[in-house]
Amino acid sequence: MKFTNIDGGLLLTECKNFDPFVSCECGQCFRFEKISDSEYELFACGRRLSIRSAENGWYFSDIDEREFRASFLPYFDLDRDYGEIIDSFSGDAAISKAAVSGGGIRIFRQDPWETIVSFIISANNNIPRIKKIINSLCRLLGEESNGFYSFPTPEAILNAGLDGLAPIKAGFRTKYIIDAASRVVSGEVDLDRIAVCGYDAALAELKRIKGIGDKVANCVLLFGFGYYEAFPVDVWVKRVIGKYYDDSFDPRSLGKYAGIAQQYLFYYERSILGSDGE
DNA sequence: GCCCAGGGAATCG
DNA sequence: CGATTCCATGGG
Repeated sequence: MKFTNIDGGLLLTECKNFDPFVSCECGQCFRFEKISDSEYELFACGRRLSIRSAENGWYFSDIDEREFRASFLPYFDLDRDYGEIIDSFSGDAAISKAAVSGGGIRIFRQDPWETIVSFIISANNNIPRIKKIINSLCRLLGEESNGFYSFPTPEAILNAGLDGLAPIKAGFRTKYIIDAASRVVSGEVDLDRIAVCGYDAALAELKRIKGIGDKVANCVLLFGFGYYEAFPVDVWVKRVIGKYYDDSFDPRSLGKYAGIAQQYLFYYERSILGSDGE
């Protein structure tokens, strides 16, 4: 991993198993925009980040190495050796095959509260519309600073109420978002504790929120809390499991990085059948 | 009009 | 327990 400051931005080279574009498109995060085949915008770590593909790496504009190391290096999980993790799955034909196309995926370390609300919205929904709802939520209740809208706090959402949230058109999910906000504000659900209490307890804690079942909880644990053993099973993963495994399949057999394997499988299965608006 | 979308709650038997 | 059914909304 090598950093070069250029033109007020930062060039990252010699970084294996990292493709921010694929990482955005693999369904783990929703606040990004594809500008062109060579440029994406990502809204994370409290700011807008422009990412361009470069000769031998990636160029991030308007950021220096110090800020990148403090925010996006942990966000992109760049200190972890994903090559080693992929190797550890060499005995599994399906995951190894999926990791060929998805080998650039990194699990983004997203904000826990934002992840909770985002994946409540994801229920029985499609990715373009999930993005649209989250965007309007941020524009409605987030705070603006030079073009970036922060993700609304639980308090702001609670304060808006059912009627206040109507413009985002989240449908039946709106009441679940409010339930989540109210439990977080009251302290009944403690995000700091979820972060440290271990996978099983964290799963049970999250599922107390209405609108959070097994699948959504596992997404939140994987993308928002760094529980890499979390293995969300949605329609796509169910499909790919049906193809490559038998009924005795148990994600726990995949070990502590099962969630990363799940992302490879999800991205692989979904990129085969195309799907949403590209 | 019908079906589906990174599901989950409520309500059955 | 497992299996229906309903939930809002938009796109294909």
